[in-house]
Amino acid sequence: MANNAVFAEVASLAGDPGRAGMLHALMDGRALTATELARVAGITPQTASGHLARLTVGGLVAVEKQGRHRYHRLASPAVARMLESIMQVAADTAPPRKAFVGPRDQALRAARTCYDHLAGNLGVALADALVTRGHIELTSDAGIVTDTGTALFDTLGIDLDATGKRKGRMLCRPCLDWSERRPHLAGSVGAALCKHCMSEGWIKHVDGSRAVAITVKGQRKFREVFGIGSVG
Amino acid sequence: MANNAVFAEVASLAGDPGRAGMLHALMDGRALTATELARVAGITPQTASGHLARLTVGGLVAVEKQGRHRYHRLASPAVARMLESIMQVAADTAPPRKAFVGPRDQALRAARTCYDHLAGNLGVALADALVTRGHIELTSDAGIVTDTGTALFDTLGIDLDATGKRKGRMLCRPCLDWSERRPHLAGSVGAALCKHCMSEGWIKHVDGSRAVAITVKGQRKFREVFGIGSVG
DNA sequence: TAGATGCTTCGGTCAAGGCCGAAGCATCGC
DNA sequence: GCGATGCTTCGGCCTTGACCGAAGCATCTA
Repeated sequence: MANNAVFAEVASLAGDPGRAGMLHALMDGRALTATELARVAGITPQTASGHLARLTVGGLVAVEKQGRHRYHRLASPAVARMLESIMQVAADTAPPRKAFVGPRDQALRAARTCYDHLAGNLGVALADALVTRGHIELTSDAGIVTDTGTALFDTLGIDLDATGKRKGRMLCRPCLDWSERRPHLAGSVGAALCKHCMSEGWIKHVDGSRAVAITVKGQRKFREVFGIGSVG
Repeated sequence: MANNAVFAEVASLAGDPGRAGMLHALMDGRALTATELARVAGITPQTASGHLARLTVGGLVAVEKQGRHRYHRLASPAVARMLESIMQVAADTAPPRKAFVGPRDQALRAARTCYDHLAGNLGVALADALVTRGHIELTSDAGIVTDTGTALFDTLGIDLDATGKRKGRMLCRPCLDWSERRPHLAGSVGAALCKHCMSEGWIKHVDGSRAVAITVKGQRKFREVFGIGSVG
C-alpha cells in the first residue's frame, strides 16, 4: 500500500532530533527564519537548510520569501494537531523527570502558546475557570460554549463568529496539556481567546520561544474577568 | 531540552515503513500476534520482533502474553489519535493517486474501523445522516448529540452513559477521514455506535484487516434507521 | 559597485539502524 | 518425553541519512 509509505515518511520527518527541535519552535504559530531555527535546534544553518527543504517538500512546513529572508511556518493546523498529539504520547512515555527543570522549561510550563491557543499552567487555569463558572462544558472529546459563555465573550469583544463558521451552538475542542496533563481550551474558541489576550496586551511572547509572559495588565484582567490569581 | 528527544523518538518509532505497517494494522483496535503483524508489514518474524520490542519500550504498543502467543495492541487511545493525525497530514501531502487503487484499498475506503469507531465511506455516510437528521451537530472542532439524537440512541439500545462520563449534554468528537476528506464520528459516541453495529451483526471485520463488510442485515438496518442506501 | 548577510548546494565522512539467516528459548499438543 | 510452533537473540551485511566545511548564489546596505 503506497499510502503506508507516505505515512512513514511524514512520521520520520518529525522523528529526527534536529527537525523535531525546529518543528517544536514553530509550534507557537509564528514564522521563523532558517537561521533562527538552526539556532534553537542546535545545528548549523546549512544542516537546517537541508532539513527545512525536506520538511517543505514533505508538506509539514510552508515557506514564504521576504527579501533575503525566508520565513518558515507550519503548513497547516493539521500539522500542528499532529505535533500536539505526538507530544501527548511523548509526555505519557516520558520518564518521571521531577528534578532538572531548567528555567526555560519552567517558563514553558507556566504559560505558552500551542500553535494558536494557550497552554501550560495559564491555559489550564483559564479552561478551569471557564468550566467552573459555567461558561463552557468540556469532556475529553469535545466542548461547548454555553449561553453565559457566549455572553461573556461578547462583552469582552471576542468575535467567535469570525473564527469558526458559527451555526447555532458554538463548539470547541479540548487539548490535553502535556505539562499539566489536564485539558486546556483549543479549537477556534481557544484561538480567539488567545488572540484577544495577545492583542489586548495581557500576555506577550518571551524572546523567541513559545513561552509567554503575563503582563501586569494581564494579571489584573485575569483576576477580574476569570478570577485567576497568580499563575506560573 | 530532554523532552525534545522523547518527541523525536516517538515520531521516529512511527517513521519506519515496517513499524508503520504494523501500527496501521493495529489501528483497528484489536490485538495481533507478532507473526500476523510481520505478515501484514511484509517483513520476517525476527525483524518484526525487534520492531515490536522497540515499540513496546517506546510506549506505543502494549503486549499481553497468552500461552505461546503474544498479543500486541496500541498502548492507549492517545496513540491511536496520534496515528490518526499523522494519517491526516499524510493524506494532505499524498499525491493525487487517482489510478491504482487496489481491491484491498477499495475495501478500506468503503468501510473500516479507525481504532474504536467507523470510518470510510460508511463512517462518513453515517455522520452525514445523523447531521442532516438533526441528531448531532458537528464542526471541525467538536460535536454534540442533540435531544433527538439522544432519544434515537436510547431506542437503539446504545448506552452512551457507559462509555463517557455523561453530564448533562453529550459531546462527541469529529475525526477527519483520510479517504473521504470529510468528518466522521469519533470519540465515545462514535465508539459506542461502532460497538453497537458490530455486536448487532450489522458489520463484521474482513479477514485480518481494518476493513469491515456490511452484512445483509446491516444493509437493511442502515437503510431503515439512518436512511443510508448502498454504501461502498 | 563593493561588502555584508541570509541561505543553499556540494562533497565527503561517519554512525545509526534496518534487514535477514541461523540458532536458542519457551510453550503447546500428543 | 518429543516434535512442532511462536517468538526472540545474535552476528554480519549494507543502505540511509545526519552532519559539517567550503564554496556559491541572492539580496540588502552603503
